[in-house]
Amino acid sequence: MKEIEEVSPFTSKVIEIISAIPRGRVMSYGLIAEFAENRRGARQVARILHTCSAAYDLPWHRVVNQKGRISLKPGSGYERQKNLLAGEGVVFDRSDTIDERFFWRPLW
DNA sequence: CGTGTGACGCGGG
DNA sequence: CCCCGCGCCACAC
Repeated sequence: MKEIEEVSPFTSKVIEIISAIPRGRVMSYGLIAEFAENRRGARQVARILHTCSAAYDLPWHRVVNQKGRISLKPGSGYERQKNLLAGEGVVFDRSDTIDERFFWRPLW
């Protein structure tokens, strides 16, 4: 028998929001936390992403930091995330930053 | 219990 | 634009 994982309301909202990010668009950890009604929860969003991406099949690569840069370090995911985003048409400028226009906001 | 640790964010220099 | 410091907060030990 498989146990059903209990997730907090915040976690379930975060999962719902991330799942809704369209192809070719991105959201920041902080923005996701804000829409999930926990403005201070950016770091929690990061942790949720780290632990639930596989189980919930989340488009984890569509989440970057507020500056529009990938937070993963080279050698541990950075290249993979960048390739996935580039494959969806997301553009990185010379300083490895994604322009504001690629950011997406839920319609509520 | 206290202490350290980030897939963060923001303001300053 | 880069680099720091500080605030934040769930979690591992």
